[in-house]
Amino acid sequence: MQTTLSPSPSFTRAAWREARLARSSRPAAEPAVATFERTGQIANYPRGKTVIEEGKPALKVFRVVGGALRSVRVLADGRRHITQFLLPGDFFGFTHESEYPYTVEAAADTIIVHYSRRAFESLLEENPKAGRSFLNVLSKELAAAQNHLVLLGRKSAEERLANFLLTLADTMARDAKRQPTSTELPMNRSDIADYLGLTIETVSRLLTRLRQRNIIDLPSNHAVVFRDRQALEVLSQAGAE
Amino acid sequence: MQTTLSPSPSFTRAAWREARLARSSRPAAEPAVATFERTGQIANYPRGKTVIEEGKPALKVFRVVGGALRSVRVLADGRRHITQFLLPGDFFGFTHESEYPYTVEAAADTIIVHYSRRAFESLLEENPKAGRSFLNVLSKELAAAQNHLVLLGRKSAEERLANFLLTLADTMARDAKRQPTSTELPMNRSDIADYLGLTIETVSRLLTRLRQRNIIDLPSNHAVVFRDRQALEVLSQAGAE
DNA sequence: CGACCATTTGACTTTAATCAAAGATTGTGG
DNA sequence: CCACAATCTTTGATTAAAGTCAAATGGTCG
Repeated sequence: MQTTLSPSPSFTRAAWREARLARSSRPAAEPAVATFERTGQIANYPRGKTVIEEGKPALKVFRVVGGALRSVRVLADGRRHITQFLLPGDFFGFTHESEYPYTVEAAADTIIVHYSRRAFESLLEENPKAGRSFLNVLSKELAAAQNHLVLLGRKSAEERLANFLLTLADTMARDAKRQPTSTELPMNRSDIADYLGLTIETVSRLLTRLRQRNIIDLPSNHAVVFRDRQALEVLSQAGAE
Repeated sequence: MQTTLSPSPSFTRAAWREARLARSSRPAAEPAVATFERTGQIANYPRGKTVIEEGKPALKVFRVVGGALRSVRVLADGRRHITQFLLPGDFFGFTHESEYPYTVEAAADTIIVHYSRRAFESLLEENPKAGRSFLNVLSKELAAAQNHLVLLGRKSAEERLANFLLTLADTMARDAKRQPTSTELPMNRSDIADYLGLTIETVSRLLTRLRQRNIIDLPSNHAVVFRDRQALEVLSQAGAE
């Protein structure tokens, strides 16, 4: 099950696949999309601000430059679920519908670039390469969503949290060569809970427990240090097959 | 919250959106894709047969003609999750990777059309309309996956099952004008459980309970009749917002 | 400083899982 | 076509994991 290519000996092949997917799921730049990049307009959103709202006309597409956002769905009785966190490099706002199918809010102070949907659509028509690039972006998003389906459907609370911490760290350090040994947590406990299908109390208890076991350190509410990454990888049950 | 356009008075706007999404998420035919359709080769797969396998080279793309398949991911310790059921009209096997990221098995006896990946790729390059069509297909798949994330993350066992029965019925009767009053269940209890993040026992108990409350009827293990669709809609908590 | 908000911790409850066993259905070979 | 094996489904008793309710602690920002 092990491979000499793996820097972390306990990593199975499947775990590797998952880690790779997670990291590559938010590409720094698909080539043709990069061209487009220059025409966008930049904007700042403070923590808590709504960027797009479910049901409103989908007139713009966005790309995250800095900070973090949450894509939110709320049930009639108030239960909330976060379908994804949007981090630097991620696109959002693209849909086949005329209205946005979800709400996006700034989970921390955030910088975003936005483009008109019309400009985006005509780019797709004129430049098949761009269309193909974007197909890849969506295909990667879909793969990430499917990983998350498995996490929500079949993993324990502890596995979910361990998985989340590792994936977040890898994503935040997308461009880095070395595996990160710590990560910022731009979102609060409540956001993490709603992303992992847990309650805030469970998230808090699990973090405390990981700290007590010397697997992580919590220097502040918005940072995690990996003291034993390998233990975390084992707990995360990353593997398939 | 109600609208006169809704045939079912208890349906909220959000519930409608969800139902519409679910139904449209597997389009009968995106125009440019239909052209492509003719070049494919047809094949039969008996129940249980594996069509594609996680990790194997992704050389073909597929479209379901008849029957039902399951897209499966298995954790190291044997826990299984079904990320989606593939029903007539659905595509599968498309990925940006060189290998398939999931396994697909026939959940019932199935008919499939398959195309070479190369032919498919060159179609995308030559025909921007086809690319755009396929972007829509992926975008709809993504929307469906996000609905399912909310279901797994925040809905109770009963809500999940009610939701599943309604969505399945609507999808199976994609082309019908009237809302279906019954549906075939091409997959077994175990597949349903692994799709909804539950156990087979819980699925069975819930079905029995719905029958005892006269909300559904179970004329056979592979069929459901809706005796009180509205009650089922209420239980499914379809709504957002 | 003090109010407000986020986080942690504790006691208890609930939901769905697990373990176990009894029916029911399906498929197969004689 | 029947009989029996194998598989699938249902039902019951018990357990475990995570949720709920409640309160204390800690941090941040006017």
